[in-house]
Amino acid sequence: MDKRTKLIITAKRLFSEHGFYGTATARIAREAGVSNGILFHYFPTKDLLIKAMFFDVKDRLFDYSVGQVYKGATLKESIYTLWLAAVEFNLENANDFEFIRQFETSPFYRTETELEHRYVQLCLELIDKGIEEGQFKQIPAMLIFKSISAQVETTVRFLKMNNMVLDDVEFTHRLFEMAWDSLAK
Amino acid sequence: MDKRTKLIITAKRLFSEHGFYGTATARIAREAGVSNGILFHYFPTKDLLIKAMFFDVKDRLFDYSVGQVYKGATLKESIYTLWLAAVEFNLENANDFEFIRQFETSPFYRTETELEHRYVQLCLELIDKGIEEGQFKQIPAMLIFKSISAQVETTVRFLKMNNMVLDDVEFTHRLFEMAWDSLAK
Amino acid sequence: MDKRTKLIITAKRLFSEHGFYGTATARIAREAGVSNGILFHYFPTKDLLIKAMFFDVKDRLFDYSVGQVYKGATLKESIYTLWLAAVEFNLENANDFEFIRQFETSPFYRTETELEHRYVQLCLELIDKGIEEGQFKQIPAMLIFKSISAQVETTVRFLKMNNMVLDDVEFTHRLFEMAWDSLAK
Amino acid sequence: MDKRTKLIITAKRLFSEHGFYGTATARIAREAGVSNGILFHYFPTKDLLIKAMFFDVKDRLFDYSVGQVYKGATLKESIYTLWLAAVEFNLENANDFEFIRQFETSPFYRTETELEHRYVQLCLELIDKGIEEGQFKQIPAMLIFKSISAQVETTVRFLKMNNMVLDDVEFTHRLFEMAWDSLAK
DNA sequence: TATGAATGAGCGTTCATTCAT
DNA sequence: TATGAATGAACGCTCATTCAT
Repeated sequence: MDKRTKLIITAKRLFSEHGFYGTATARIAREAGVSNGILFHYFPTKDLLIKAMFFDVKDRLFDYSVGQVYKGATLKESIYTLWLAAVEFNLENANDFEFIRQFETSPFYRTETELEHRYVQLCLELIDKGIEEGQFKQIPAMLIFKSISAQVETTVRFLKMNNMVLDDVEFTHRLFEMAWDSLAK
Repeated sequence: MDKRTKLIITAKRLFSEHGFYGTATARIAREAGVSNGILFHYFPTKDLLIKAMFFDVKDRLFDYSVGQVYKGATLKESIYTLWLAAVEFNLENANDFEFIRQFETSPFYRTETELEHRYVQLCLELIDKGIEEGQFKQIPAMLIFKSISAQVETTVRFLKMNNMVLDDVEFTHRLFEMAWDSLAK
Repeated sequence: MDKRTKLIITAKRLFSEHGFYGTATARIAREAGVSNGILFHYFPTKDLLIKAMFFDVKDRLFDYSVGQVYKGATLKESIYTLWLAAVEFNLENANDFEFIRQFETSPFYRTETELEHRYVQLCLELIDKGIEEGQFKQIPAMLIFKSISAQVETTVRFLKMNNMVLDDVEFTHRLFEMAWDSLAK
Repeated sequence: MDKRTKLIITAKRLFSEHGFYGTATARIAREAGVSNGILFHYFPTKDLLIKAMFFDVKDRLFDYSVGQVYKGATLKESIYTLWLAAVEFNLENANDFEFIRQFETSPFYRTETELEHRYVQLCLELIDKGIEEGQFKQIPAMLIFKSISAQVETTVRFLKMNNMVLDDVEFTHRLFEMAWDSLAK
């Protein structure tokens, strides 16, 4: 594995365990098995490392979930697929989940940053379509997106807190309906 | 105003602007107009200052909202009252809002901490009643509470992002229905 | 007990356990059960507190030991009495012992300080007489005094380290002979 | 000279002049002509710096004195050589002398620490032999060692106090006899 | 690319001392 | 005498970042 990747993986683990400010760059390098200085070759500042990691997570979430939405699906089916994929991804990648939670409440986070990402754009397009077709409440698309995201986060947090996995289809559906009902007309 | 209060208010403002780690204790004291050392007279460590502030906010939210719930109200009315009070409180107290968001994604936060607070207990009792009476979905009360809280947060964040206030009753209702629908049967 | 005495006793215990710099004045006051400020009423600075304690110990050592030297005693008997009294005093007053040890290696200690004390003067007179009478080696009296003092300290430290007391007269004598031999002709 | 050595030398001078607690780490670095931070690169804490210095002094004392003891020497000659070497070393290295005095009355010092050092072991072996051969009094070897050490310290302190050096062989011998007599049968 | 020693500003905290009451 | 809140300089230590190699 190349050093840049080693750094990202190690940083994510440490950030998720100890937070951005509880994790010294020197420690990231040490636990990644590389030298102190090389971190700043790949990421000129700690802030840029953090931002690079944000896009890394969003990219992987995009790759993981978008392929699962099939063409002929209904709107609800598509949203369900994306919702489920997001929950699964966060459950399986605990460090990514924690990292994103922290990132979004940190001063690094700017809304514009997120808007630019194709994952968000894909979701917004889907929601816009749903609003036009009258399937969703008359509420700004961005609010609906944020609301579902928040519910994904809440769900994941709850499942983790109780050491649960998504093996019960019945229960999974009920969780999704909760999110769906909040935005469907 | 006594120095302890000055410190709490100043700390909340600075924390909400620059984060816990972006705010030096020396700066809090300076901007509060008190000496460096007195901060540690009232709050032996920075961590304890942060935790004390958490309970300060929860106390004030409790005082603000609980009085508004009147006796004869239906369950939905009570939940609406609490939901609205929470949104209003967070809109009116921007620093408290930002502070709590940061606190809950920080290592200071422990779920048990929150459970002990009477505000949370009050909400859980109400939700439990709703579940027993069959008005809510068959989902753990804590998950419902967390879900509504997340939606309150999302709502507040959205309103602030768009410089909106809750003066349009129609729109306010629509926002609440979104939360309500997600948990009502 | 008056507050001044309480402070001295508490300070001695804390100094002997944690050292001068490991003991905050605020802690001395707290554990003595008096207010923070009153300490500085009796002892304007921490340094003066420490110096006052030094004289307190020397005074008590003087009172304890001098009375035991009887008039008609030979030089060796008198020295033995003083030596034994010093060892006993230090064994019985562990805090005083530790305090003095620290004091004498600290920047507070000035030789002149000690010279002024009647206990030291008494000892020096005795030694001077021994030198004049030819019972002691031709070595400066102050050196002899310091040498015996060092051996008292070493003896006490050794007895404490091995949890011993001076109940074996035979052994006690052997210890004293060690000191005596080092200075007798 | 490398920075680690510069730090040790400067620290020893400052500690001997102003004590451990009267010497700020920042000052050590400044006067050593290195940066503040590098001190903690070599010595993670001030305590470890102090402990490292203790072993540095003991090592140098060992190197200085042991080579002077020649094979065929009698016990008394060997002890004399070590005694003289120790006195000389302490006279010539005033900062080492002061440092050790402070260290041994500080909370850093633990008896076990010292026992492990080869210098101490060498001395104890010699004393043990003297006891077996009946040349020394029937007193624990460790007590004899501590006693001689205390007399070395007393002697050095006395010589320094009076601005004397060991140029008078006659006087030097008399000083040694004082120590020797205290332990010889 | 890569190392790791080196920098130095900054931080949380301590504590002797002062002062209003 | 007595209190204890208040002061503020100082300290040990951290850490993002730089730089010589």
